Amino acid sequence: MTQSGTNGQLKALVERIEREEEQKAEIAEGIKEIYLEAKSGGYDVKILRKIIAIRKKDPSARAEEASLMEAYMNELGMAQ
Amino acid sequence: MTQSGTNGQLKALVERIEREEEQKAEIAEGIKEIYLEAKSGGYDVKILRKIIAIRKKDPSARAEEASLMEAYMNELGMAQ
Amino acid sequence: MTQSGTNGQLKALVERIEREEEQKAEIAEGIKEIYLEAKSGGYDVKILRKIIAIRKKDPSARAEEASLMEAYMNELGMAQ
Amino acid sequence: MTQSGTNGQLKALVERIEREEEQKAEIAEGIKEIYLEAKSGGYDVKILRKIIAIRKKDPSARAEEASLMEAYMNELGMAQ
DNA sequence: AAGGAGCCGTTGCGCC
DNA sequence: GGCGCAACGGCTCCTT
Repeated sequence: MTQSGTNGQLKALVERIEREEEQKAEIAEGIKEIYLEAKSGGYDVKILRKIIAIRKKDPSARAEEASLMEAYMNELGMAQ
Repeated sequence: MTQSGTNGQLKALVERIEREEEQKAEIAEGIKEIYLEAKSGGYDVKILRKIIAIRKKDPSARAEEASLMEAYMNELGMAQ
Repeated sequence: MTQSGTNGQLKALVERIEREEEQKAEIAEGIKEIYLEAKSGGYDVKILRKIIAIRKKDPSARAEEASLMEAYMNELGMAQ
Repeated sequence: MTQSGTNGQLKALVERIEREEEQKAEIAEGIKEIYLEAKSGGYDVKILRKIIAIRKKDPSARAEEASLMEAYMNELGMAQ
């Protein structure tokens, strides 16, 4: 780590970060509302989140993972 | 929890969420870049994050907290 | 919240907590080692963690969850 | 990642992990009880947790961190 | 019922 | 390129 800046750029950096954080928080709020909407529509929010997460992964990675899961569960005598 | 919707609103909800998530990710990327910038300016990113966190709390809550911290540390014989 | 204790019980409480935390950390270390062992045996640690998590849930909850997942994925036209 | 083991060691590994996890959970339960005890004694649990966290860090690291915090807050015109 | 705090698992990053 | 650490997001419990 080098020397700390002394020319007052810190304040500018902090304010830029706070502005972006604010925007991020607004978006997050919007997302939360959509989940609430889904909930009123009868959807299970927790499962919905899992679905979203799955869709983020590329299909082959996902398939690989599912296949490993199944193999391990078999080896343990668990029902899938 | 009521019955699950069956009229295809699920797809719309999922896509709205994904769109918002995308935007959120872009903002997060921007924030990360500002931190990198700060780092090149010689600032300690970890400390910077703490500063940002502190500024999010309102001042009176912060003062109360600091005072309690001090009291407990005294009671434990710790240097502040 | 009532008044803060002043008769030095704080130190005793803190030390008891720290002792327990220490033990917890040792156990966590042991767990980590078992995962490493599993890894050397050719197992995928990430998947293994998921298996452990699944086993923690009771079977009916697990079945319910899986069935919902499948339903939603169908509704979205995703391959399972 | 190499080939998955096929000689049934998986079950043994899983059970060892679950046993250790169980012990860890018991300790965690004990810690929670001590915090409750502290709370009935009039201590603020959240602050108490911060104290414990601070004590985990070695003193010089802590001093360095505190000094940086102060410097940044000065540069931002914040009261400490 | 809603929000906050702690905990856990995951991911990304820097170090070695 | 593996390892450990720190930030992040999600889940749960508890409080209000």
